[in-house]
Amino acid sequence: MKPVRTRFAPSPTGFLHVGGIRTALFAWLVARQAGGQFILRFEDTDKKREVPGSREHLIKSLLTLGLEYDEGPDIGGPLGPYVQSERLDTYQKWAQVLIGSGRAYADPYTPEEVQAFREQAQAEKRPFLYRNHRPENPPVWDGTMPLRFKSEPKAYTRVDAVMGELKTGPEVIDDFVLIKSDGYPTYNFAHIIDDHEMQATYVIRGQEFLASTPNYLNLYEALRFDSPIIATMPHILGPDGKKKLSKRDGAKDVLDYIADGYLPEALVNFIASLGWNDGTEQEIFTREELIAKFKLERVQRSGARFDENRLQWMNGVWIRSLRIDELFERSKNFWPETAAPYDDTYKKQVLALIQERLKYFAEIPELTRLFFEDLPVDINLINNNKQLKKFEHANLKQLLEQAKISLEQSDFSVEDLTKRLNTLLAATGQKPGILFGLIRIASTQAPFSPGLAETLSILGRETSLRRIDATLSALA
RNA sequence: GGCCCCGUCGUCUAGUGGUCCAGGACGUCAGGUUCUCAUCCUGAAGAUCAGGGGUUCGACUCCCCUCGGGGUCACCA
Repeated sequence: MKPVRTRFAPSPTGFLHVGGIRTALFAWLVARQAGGQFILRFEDTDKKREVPGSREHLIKSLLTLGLEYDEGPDIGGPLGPYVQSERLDTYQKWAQVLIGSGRAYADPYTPEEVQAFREQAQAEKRPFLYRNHRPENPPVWDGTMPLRFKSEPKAYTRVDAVMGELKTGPEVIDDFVLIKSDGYPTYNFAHIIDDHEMQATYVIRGQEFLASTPNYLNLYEALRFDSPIIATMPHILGPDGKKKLSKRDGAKDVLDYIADGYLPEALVNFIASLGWNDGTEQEIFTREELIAKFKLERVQRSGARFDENRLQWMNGVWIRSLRIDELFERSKNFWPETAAPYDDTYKKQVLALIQERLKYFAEIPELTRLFFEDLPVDINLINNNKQLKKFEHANLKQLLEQAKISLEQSDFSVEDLTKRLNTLLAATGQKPGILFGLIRIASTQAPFSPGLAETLSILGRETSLRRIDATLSALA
């Protein structure tokens, strides 16, 4: 029994969006579940498309989500290098093997000629098959022209770990390019060599490769390689539910979600739940639970739409599950500038108060402003309030003054404040909606805030009374 | 156009011939929790299981056709 080895093999052409990271996550889960290895490999055989900085970005994305790899470009490993552009001699070696066995040949046509064949096929509404133009006496391959695979078209019935049984006829098999005229291998060739050399037991990748898989099977045979287990993931769809999620349609970088204050565990949970569930009604899964319960066979065969609402809910669930110290550590970079003078103890108290209404950390400044600065008195908060608008300002002022007198004698502990507020309720004969609403608006000047007693307690006597005074003057 | 994949509430999904006039979650709406926002709780609306034919005593589940969506047919991955 060979040890399980899975890999994630992105091309360094940009950032990783949710769709891409899901493939990585599933490969990682399969490896971790089996106690095997997860490998990172860069497929940089298209020099034109390479984006500077994307290698580091890809690595950071993986590590930020906790998808640690055991072998990879930066950390090495026994079967490296893990960058395709550094493995050119390996591809040459295997190319020669194929040439030797008569299964590869030089492509003598110019790109224009091949393009003409292609257009001809298109005009006839037929799929383009290079092998229909296979040269009778190809020249000796000197490396300046493309090297093509000499396929042996046949029907295949294969089992894909997520798609199930798949059947195709010989018409989908073609002589694809192995090595380009620039000396670099194509993805089609390089990944097969690498997966073999790196002893990958699973190939988990996106649906865009489904159609070319029979070609890969044909090449495995020509090379006498065993085929790894192949698992094809459906695409994650954009908000319109049609096209696959793509960068140009606004798919966000996973690191952007981190920057907005989404927790890695929530992101992982959410991404896994797009197209996978364990068959129970459980929605929230820890990393460990995912490792224990994940099954490729239970991955949905249809594409799933990315629903940011659901992500937000799930992130809220995860935020609420954190202990306050942990939450504080995780959200350290999200405090507003006005919070700078305040100490950690104060900030933690504030954080505890807003924890249950926090969906992602970027909301912290808006939710906590009132604890760090006096907001300008906005009389409209009173004038537009459903309950308070029915009262004359003079009456409200009188009520607020009465409240102030009581609050002045408070030690501002939550217990005492609660007691006084209740006493006030009885003494004034007002509904909580009116009395509490008035005090809340006066002391916060915010459209919404945490509970009254808790808020006043944290604000403290001085700030609370100062704000109430400000409102009192405005009511004059 | 050929080939291939997919099609259950708005969304993510459960469901592998009868327990489903279809269950859960998000979202939405309504009510409750001494004020607002949120949390939490309760409830409601929401899916003729894409459509049509079969097979069967019985079909969301099996078969066929149609329609719809997607992928692929690169010296990109």
